[in-house]
Amino acid sequence: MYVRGTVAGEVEVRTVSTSYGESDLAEVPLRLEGEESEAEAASDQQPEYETTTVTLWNKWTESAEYVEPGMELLVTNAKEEEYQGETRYATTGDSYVVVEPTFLVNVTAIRNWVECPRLYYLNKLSGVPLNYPVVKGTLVHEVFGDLLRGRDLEESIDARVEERGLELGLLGETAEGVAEDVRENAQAIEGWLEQGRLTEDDSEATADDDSTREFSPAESSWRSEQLLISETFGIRGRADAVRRGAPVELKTGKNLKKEPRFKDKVQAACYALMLEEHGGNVDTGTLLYTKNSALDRNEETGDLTPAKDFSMGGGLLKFVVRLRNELAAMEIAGDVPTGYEGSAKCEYCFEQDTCMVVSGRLDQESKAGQIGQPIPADEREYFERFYRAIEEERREVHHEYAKLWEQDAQERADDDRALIDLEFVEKRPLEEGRWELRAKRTSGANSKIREGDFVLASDGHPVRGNSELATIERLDEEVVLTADEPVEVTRLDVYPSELTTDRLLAAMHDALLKGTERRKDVLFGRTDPEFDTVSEIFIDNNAAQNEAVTKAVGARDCALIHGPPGTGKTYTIARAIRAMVERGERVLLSAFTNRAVDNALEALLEQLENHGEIDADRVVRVGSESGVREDMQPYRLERAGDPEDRVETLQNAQVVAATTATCGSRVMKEQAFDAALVDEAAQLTEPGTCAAINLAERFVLVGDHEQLPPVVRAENDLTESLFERLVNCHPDAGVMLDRQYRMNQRIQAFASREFYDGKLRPAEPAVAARTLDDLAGVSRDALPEDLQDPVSFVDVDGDSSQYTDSEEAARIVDLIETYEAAGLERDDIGVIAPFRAQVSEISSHVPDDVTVDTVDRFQGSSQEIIIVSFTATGTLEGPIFEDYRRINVALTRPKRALVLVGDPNALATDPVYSRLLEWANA
DNA sequence: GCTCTGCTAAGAGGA
Repeated sequence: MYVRGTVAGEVEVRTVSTSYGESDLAEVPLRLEGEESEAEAASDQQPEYETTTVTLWNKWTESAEYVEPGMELLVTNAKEEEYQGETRYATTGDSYVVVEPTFLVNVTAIRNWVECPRLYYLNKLSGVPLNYPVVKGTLVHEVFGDLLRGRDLEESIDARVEERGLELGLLGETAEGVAEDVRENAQAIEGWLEQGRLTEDDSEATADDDSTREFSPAESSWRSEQLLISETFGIRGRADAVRRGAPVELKTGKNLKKEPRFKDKVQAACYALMLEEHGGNVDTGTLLYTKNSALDRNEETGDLTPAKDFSMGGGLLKFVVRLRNELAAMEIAGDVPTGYEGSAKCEYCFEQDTCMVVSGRLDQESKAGQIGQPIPADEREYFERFYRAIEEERREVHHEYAKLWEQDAQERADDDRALIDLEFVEKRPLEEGRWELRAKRTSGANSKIREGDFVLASDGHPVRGNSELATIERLDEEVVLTADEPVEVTRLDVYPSELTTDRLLAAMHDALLKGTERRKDVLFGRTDPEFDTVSEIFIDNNAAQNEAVTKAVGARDCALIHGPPGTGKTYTIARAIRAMVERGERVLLSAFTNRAVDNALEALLEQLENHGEIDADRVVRVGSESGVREDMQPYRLERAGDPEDRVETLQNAQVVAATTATCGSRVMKEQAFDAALVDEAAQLTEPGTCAAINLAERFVLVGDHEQLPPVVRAENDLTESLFERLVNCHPDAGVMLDRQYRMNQRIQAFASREFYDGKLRPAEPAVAARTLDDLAGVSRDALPEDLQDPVSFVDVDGDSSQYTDSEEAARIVDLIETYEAAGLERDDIGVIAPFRAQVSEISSHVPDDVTVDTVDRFQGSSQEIIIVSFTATGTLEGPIFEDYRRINVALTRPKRALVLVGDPNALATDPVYSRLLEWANA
């Protein structure tokens, strides 16, 4: 049986004498997971969950050492015992003990950890930089997968090398040279596979169950690159291949020993554990060392083959789970490994120097020792604070994984995390050995899944069913996917990724440990930013914009441009970049979202076109095909191609535009710039901003901290942007753009007074005076009197439900008809509501060409007329109303008319909202 | 309580 619960107290470890001799045991008080009893539900009491004791025997006491009260514990194959009238549990010989099973540990993390826990930590901090052995290793793996799927060797090599043209170019490699290297490794594999075909008894192979068989295209008993997620063991990873249910791991290094390396065995054992959970019974694993060739005949065995089979006993599997427990417990406790946890010898370690430097700089205890002076105390405090915050974000990603099995399909769909009830249409083999899968959507349900995304495609359940990582090629009434295996897909789940978390951590690490002293002095407020004198006039009709460009161009360290709604910050950025380009500088243009990057890039291209200074081919957009807007695709850097040609295109680019996440990629980390301009910087976390500015000598941040802050999952230090902190810390480095080109004066008044000290003003009289009358075919006289003013308030009592309001929705439908009758085009009308539920309520009653969305999603755009649905009756309680920046965004979207729809009694309960009411009714 | 974008995935190796 299976016991799971929360550790309810201190754990006691002791030694006892048994009939088998001395044994260790640990007694863990555990509050079992369970349902509320009827009595508890009936009474008003807090539910009291059953508390019991679980005895962990022998080596599982090691895991017990790390356990702390509050942690979750799972014991498989436990036995039930009666002890003094109480039911207790104990491990048996077949038990596994898992600490914090929802903490999903990567197989590679365990592999690093077994080598040295400190190595695991270093890897997490800074990632693996671009280097040839790693890229080659990846290529060989891809070719291996292709061979298993029946693709021709030469065709595979050519295609895979071509795909990585950019990376190879940056490494200074040629396609021919790399192809030759890959061929050498791949031939060893091919030979071995050929041998297997001759000797393998296929009838035996097919006699086993099993579902993997019928899906394997090339050879019945193989499956390549299988993604595995274990809810029991809290491990996830991707096996290179699975043969007859057993893991096969490919290593492109050399190993002439008789036995596989221990860490390789551990890696294979992780996959074996997960395969067992999925119904297999695994007792062997295979490691393929592709550099072993005939010339390197193993002296002990005379072996020629690259393959080493080894048996996987229960002892190894349990050891692996204990390793994983140690890692998980340390992460949950927030501790930093020192290296003393393991037995590795530092003098043999490749990372010894790095290890000592990092330990020295961060003043961390380390087995390897420390080199150099620690960074200042405030920087170390910053590091620890942000390390914790980023790790909290990582935990949130782990919870997303846990939801794959904790929530049922309908809940996932309601959460927009899955598309369910698909009707499988067909599977079609593609030339490269992959598969195209098609399914029909049976409902119009929405989800956050988009074209180009990675998803878990399954025939029912993303973890327990047959599932595969797939790419969405097309998503309309039909879904088209590509995947390695032909799953009969009926459901798609968002695949959570730690990628951005990893990059945030690396960006923060790089900023602190690789940043110049000067840069850090500025970031930590120890030095004021300096500026060169620039006398050129860049923009002659807007003093603040001109000053902003002057500061950006003249900055030696940084400049901060505060751009309230409609003040032309995108234009200002474009002008500043043009000025820098004219001075011969290399510039990075970045922002958090792809949309913001493309907007800024569009403005820049317009500038450059009108002034013809540089060729458009010296502007490069780095990003995925699905992320980059259609009209910016011509500028997108294709990664595939001839290495030399690819790298030239990138290196010659004078302006490179990419999201901050992409700035943290290995390719971008190889690039250096004179200046980095970051748009919408108030929506970026500090480490997120660092990913971009780390690449440049100086930086310019552009944003508005009076609009919405960064989106983070956990509540932590990441919610304040670097932009906001620096604006407060270095007011002299900042400029506020104070002339807005969007709103009628009456509309702008409240936001200006409330959020911008009254400093925001219309750029010109024509802007101040704009009304709906300016639009072709529209006459305000055709509107009822109470809607003729640019700002109006429509009083609706509301229906008192929490996240929707049908009365407001109905009134908004009427309003839209009224405006249409007065001559307005539907696509000039926008409707904003705080909650998504209200957004769908309104959308369902309104024509498609009226844009209806949440405040958050409206940020960055504008509309002729905006109708706001407050969706609150009687009171304004709720976090959504507490952040006044949200109301600022909502009120500053319209150009010519703003209509507020809501219950005045609710608005009157809050001082800011009651001033809003006063203004709207004036 | 609510809002909610990024990103090829993870794993590639050295001796």
